[in-house]
Amino acid sequence: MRGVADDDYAPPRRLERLPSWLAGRAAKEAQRLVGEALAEEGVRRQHFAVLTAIAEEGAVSQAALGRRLWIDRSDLHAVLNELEETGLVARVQDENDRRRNLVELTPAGARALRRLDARVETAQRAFLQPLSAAEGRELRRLLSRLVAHHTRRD
Amino acid sequence: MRGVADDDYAPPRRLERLPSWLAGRAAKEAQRLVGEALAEEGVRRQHFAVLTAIAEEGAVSQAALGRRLWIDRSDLHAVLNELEETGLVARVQDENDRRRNLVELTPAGARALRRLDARVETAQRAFLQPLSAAEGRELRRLLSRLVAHHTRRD
DNA sequence: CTCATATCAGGCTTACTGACATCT
DNA sequence: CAGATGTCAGTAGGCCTGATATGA
Repeated sequence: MRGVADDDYAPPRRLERLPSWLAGRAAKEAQRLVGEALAEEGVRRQHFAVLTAIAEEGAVSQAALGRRLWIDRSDLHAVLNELEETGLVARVQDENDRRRNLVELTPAGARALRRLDARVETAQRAFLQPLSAAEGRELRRLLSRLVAHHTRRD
Repeated sequence: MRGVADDDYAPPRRLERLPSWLAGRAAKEAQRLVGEALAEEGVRRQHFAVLTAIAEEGAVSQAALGRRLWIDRSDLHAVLNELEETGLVARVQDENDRRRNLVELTPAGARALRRLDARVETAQRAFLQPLSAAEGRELRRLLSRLVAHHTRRD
């Protein structure tokens, strides 16, 4: 008959109208771009998030990290194991609260983060490419409002 | 010490600035809302997408369905099995091309879709609640542009 | 021969749930 | 005691890769 035309990939209009569907598709694409950029340095998105958080706040407990990053403490445990094995972070016992591990960035972790940051920025530009600068800012503003709203009242 | 304050959930600023992070968080929330709404009728998001596509286009082959919905053919197979078991869709052999199954909506499927549609619409409103109507339209416009751009050149 | 289709088996990442021992 | 923390086991959905048999 005929091959696979472009039209074959057009989603149903009812779905295309749904903000939830659009957000899902856009987010998937963004995470693919970021994920591929990070993979070139051998890490995943959650690793990058953890490194960023520690760089910004200094040593923090695992539980606090998980809350800030919305990563389950169970999954965070595995991510930290990997980061510790590759020498990017270190866990040290909190003397004031012996339940806690304080997670801190190693020098190698700080160096890796600089490289990762650059790659992630490039991925952002690729993601927003079809939009003007003003539209990109507007998108960020609208998404921030949504995220803030749905975060407060968990 | 102290309990878990609201502030504990504030993500690192560097992440909060990233469109990809914001899109991911927003999409996750949207899909949670939609997913919970659909779960009340015993289906998942992919089931809803399949029903919507068939309702809009009539009977289609499985491969065409998968392309339109960006659902992997492997997963689609499982989804169709479930929809067929619950009697919402039917697979019939295509007489013109005996490789193909044409998937069509049953009367029960059409009824279920009407209920699901209403629930999904409610979820959309909950998702966009913090935005004005104009802002909601703008968000949809921007997301559509992104999705269209990243879809064309797969 | 090639290509598409439907099917089947499996892997991987993310998200989440429940349980547990330890400590505040 | 209740509550927080870190750890561990297991489940499930979504995404993806291969391999195969059938037919256009």
